[in-house]
Amino acid sequence: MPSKPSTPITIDAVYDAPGYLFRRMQQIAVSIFMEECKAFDLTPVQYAALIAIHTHPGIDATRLSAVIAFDRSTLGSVIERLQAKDYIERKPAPEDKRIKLLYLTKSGAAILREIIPAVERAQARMLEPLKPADRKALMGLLEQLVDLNNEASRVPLRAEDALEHLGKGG
Amino acid sequence: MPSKPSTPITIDAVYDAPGYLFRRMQQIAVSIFMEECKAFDLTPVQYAALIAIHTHPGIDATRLSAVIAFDRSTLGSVIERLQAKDYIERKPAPEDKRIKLLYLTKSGAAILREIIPAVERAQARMLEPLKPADRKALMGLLEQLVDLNNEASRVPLRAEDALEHLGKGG
DNA sequence: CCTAGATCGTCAGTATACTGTCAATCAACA
DNA sequence: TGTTGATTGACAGTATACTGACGATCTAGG
Repeated sequence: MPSKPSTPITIDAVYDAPGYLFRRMQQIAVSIFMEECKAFDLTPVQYAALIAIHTHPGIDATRLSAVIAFDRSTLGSVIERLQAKDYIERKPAPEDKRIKLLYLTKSGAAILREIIPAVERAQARMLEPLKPADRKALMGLLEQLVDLNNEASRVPLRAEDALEHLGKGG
Repeated sequence: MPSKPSTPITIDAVYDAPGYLFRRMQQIAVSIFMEECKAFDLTPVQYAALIAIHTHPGIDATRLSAVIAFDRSTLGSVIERLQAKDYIERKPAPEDKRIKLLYLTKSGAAILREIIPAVERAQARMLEPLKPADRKALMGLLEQLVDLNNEASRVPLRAEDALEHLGKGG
């Protein structure tokens, strides 16, 4: 394509935009996840929250939002729904009356074990149309890009390591 | 990685999942878009709808949803907001009382011209952390994947070509 | 002790997304 | 022509997302 003095407005201004592709791919990913996991009545977000609570028992909501990079406000209702389904429970923290500690219930631990094969099928299906080498290449580039753009997101990811010094000190 | 008899539940079950990376990247993309375009009070979805209406004057809502692959229900409120901002207008179709034809207003055409540089800055910023060759590689793979997964999404993309025979025949 | 600033969970408001449903309308066919 | 089936826009209900604000609470400094 020759360089153009001013951009002509075509529908390709949408189709070729990275942001549009990211949106489409996210919607496809959610669609596949829900299809594979429809027996479990669990959304991708709820699944991620359960995993994070499983690996960080007693975490509070704000730190949970940093660990999985989800919005703090949104997470409130996610937690509510998980609690309503009896997959998690909230206990007041004795040393800080503001926070509530999150724990998996027996039900929560059980459904997590059961849903994982379905989630893995879903994740595999998302990339299935690509050749194995291309899958690796795409995931590698995407991991890099997400990591390098971390601070550009509203809720930057703060991995476990970054939380060690915050609340677990005792 | 050696093959494991059963999957240990770690936080990497979230971080390494393609679906999680797609979600994060989408959120980062929206965040960058809104930052670059904050002077225009236009969301990514509203921008895409305006472009599509510009390139398909007189399109109806259902076909618009196919052209940009957005959910038909969601699009209803998007159109309402664009109309409230006086960027588009809806006219009843004389030959079919069910549908309403969508057109850009002068305001809509104007803001589209004005916002495009900001959108292009946003799109460039999303990929900026990668080397130019990697940007091309990532976009190429993602285009392939979205295209090959088209039917897996709730609202498959039906490009302009596929619409020619539907409503434009006169 | 007391106050200034930070943090926590929560809430209101807005904007996607998707499911399922509905009345109005149209198209096709007997 | 009359009925069946499909389509259109609209709506209700649920679930992310984000902004901005709030009271309750904690922490630091004086």
